[in-house]
Amino acid sequence: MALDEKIHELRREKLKQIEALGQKSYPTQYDFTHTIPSILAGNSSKSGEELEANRISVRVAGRIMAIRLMGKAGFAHIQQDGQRLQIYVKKDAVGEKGFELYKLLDLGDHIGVSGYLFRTRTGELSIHVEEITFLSKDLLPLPIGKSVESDDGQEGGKKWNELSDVELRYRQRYVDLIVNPEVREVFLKRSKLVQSLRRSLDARGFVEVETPMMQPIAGGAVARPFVTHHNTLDIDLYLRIAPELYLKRLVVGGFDRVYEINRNFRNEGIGWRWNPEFTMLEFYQAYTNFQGVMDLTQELITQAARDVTGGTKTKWTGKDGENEVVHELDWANWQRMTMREAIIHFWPEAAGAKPEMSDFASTDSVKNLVQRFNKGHAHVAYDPKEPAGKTIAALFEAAAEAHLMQPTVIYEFPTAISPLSKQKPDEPDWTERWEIYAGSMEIANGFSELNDPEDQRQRFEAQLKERERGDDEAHQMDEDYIRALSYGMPPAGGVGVGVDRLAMLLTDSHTIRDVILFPVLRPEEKKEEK
RNA sequence: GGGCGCGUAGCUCAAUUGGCAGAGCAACUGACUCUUAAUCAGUAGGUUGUAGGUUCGACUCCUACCGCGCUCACCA
Repeated sequence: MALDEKIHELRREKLKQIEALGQKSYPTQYDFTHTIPSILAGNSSKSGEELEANRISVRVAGRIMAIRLMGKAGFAHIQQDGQRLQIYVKKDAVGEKGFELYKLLDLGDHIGVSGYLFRTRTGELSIHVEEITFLSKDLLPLPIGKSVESDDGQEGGKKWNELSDVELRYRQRYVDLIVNPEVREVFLKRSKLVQSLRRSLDARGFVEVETPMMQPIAGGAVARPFVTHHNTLDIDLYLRIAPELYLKRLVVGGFDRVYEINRNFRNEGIGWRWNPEFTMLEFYQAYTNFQGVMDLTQELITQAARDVTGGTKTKWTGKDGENEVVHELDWANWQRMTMREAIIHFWPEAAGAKPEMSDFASTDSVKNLVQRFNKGHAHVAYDPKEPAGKTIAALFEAAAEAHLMQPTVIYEFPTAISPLSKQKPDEPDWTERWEIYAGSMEIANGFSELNDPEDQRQRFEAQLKERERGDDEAHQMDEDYIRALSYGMPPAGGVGVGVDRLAMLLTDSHTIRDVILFPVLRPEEKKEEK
């Protein structure tokens, strides 16, 4: 029998003994007067004498995270909301049965205690327990271990293990959350981030809505969708890759300021920045353009950085080859440059002279740039038949993206890769579109929304040609969307913000799996029945 | 999907050229009525990811598979 099975058996046996003491094994509720955080917040500054003079009675519940038995007395630490408080259990105080119960408790059990606050001889705020109530048993051993190592020979250099098996951490996030307090912190920060975005948008009169997750045409982005099937209607539906086209239908319908924070699903690879389902904020504002929503997005993110971290500067640990490099991201200081400027600015020396603006103008000159770039560098894959704009975007990603550490707005994107954006009035090959980069990641995308139905139809048709060329991610035709635009959509700016990636940046998390509670993993292999 | 790397006790990690699979903590038994992730004495814990192969002998070498990580491609 494996160890954890043995422990499971042993603890079930203990549970029976606990019942025999008159405790319920799985009681339905516990009335408490305090929480551990409230006790710590309210009494941390009080001295032992003060606590003795004005005795404070408390009833509080928590999970046992450390327990020490010493004959006829003992200590334990109980945890609630990620915070710990010590309890002191003395046989004289809790009685025969109470102490029998204490002796049957294990690491990980939930208990409720009532008693009064005091300070131990060493000064730690603790509860002098008068009554213990059993609340729930932990039948499986928590992976709490310790190892004593002489860290750098430092005196008393104790280094406590943490649960570091990433597979177990992601598969059994509940265990990760119990054992690793900093994991809890990351998700609390993520919650604050989402709250902050909502508050900022609500304060500006935006209305939060929910649009379909299951769509007959997966539109609004360039990506491969997941397919599912509805039995009664007997139709295939796609999990949405973006809410964009539905939100703009709502702008047509008169919601001038509208937003949604919800999941998108894209059937693509998994990596440090990619999870098949991810959370996106999208918002649309009528009567403004890409400039207006660019300013607003910067404000939203600056405020979010404040709300999550208390300031506008955050640490980001990057890698330079083998070495770790700590960057300080400044969310109140935004750089802006056009895509073409960025390519020129970050043009690698090995690729010779920097491009001129005119080099982006024709298919031949763009091809020439790629050839020059590829000479000294990682290969930029491109199809000679693809539109020049698409090649320029690939060039930008290869030349510039990795260098975009500080929050930076890159604007003016090729029309060929922006089927839903308005063109620049003076340069129809370019659109009024921007993306925000930070920590070498794209985190937001916004533009002046294309609202001319005829132009939109032509853009979709151009995408269909890409599709025929073999690009199965190119946008599909959406007749109803064109019909909606035909009723007249006011001029508007729209934005999508990658919430997971923003959470990564604000918590110095280097994989998206550390900011998603249950990231997609391959299912566990089923153990053979014996 | 391609390439590279990893998988040893519940957790964190050792194991010399291929030569008896170990430690700390957790667990169990006992002692201890102010401990600090207590201390002391003792006990138990393993098909070394799985299945094959090479060998007198495999944690170690080879092959396949499973899982995870990094990376490239596709993408946000």
